[in-house]
Amino acid sequence: MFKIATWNVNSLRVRLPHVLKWLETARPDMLTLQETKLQDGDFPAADFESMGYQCLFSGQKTYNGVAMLSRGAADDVVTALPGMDDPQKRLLCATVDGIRVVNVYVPNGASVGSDKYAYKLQWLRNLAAFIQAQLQQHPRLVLLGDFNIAPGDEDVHDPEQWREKILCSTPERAAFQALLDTGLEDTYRLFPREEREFSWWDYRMAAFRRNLGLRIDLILASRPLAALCSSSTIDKEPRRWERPSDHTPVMAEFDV
DNA sequence: ATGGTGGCGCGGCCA
Repeated sequence: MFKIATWNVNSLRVRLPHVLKWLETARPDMLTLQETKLQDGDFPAADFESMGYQCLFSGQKTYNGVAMLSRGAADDVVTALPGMDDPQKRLLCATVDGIRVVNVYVPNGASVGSDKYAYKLQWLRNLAAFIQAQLQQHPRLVLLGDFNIAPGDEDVHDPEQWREKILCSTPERAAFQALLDTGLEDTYRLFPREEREFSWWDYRMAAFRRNLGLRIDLILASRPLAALCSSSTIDKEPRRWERPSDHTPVMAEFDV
């Protein structure tokens, strides 16, 4: 069994107690983090190591920053997305327990048509090329993180309100489909769902209390690995804690 | 209503 999770923590400095508390009960084999907002010298590796997790991190001050915590050793680490001449720390890739894991913090995109939106689409094109190449060498691959895209209307609390807005626009969804077309499955959609679930709720407008959310934190698996996926879930509990991240953890289990 | 809340860091940007 391999249990993997992802969580955009929106500052690991603020959220460290939340992450430690969550790890104690969820006990995944790997947790990937986004928006750590920490320089590498400030990463709290000792706190995780005392719980039995090894740490990889690629950080920067104030913005972005990604990390991977794993029980097993990590090999063949990649921290830069090929094709992007980019100081933004948004990707971290390593092999753990024979599984190629790609942790991403996809650019938000600000608003449709903005410069940041163009950067987001460019970043996603380069990501698809990177994943396509990685799949040639690694049949067992997981691509997970904060995608800043709700794949379909069923991932949105109010699709009409969000129609062609950032996180939901047709070009973003096409870029997401291009990622799937490299040979990946959205593990959440491998299982029947009775009602909509979300992984992110805006801090404003009491969005969490009113469940006005989007499902933008995703775990994608290559087809050989998707065939071994036994569950894919969203844990809303940490979003209820005091001073929470605006995202909550999502996780998947594989019978490997 | 281009609002609102939160993190960083101390004015304004980013989400």
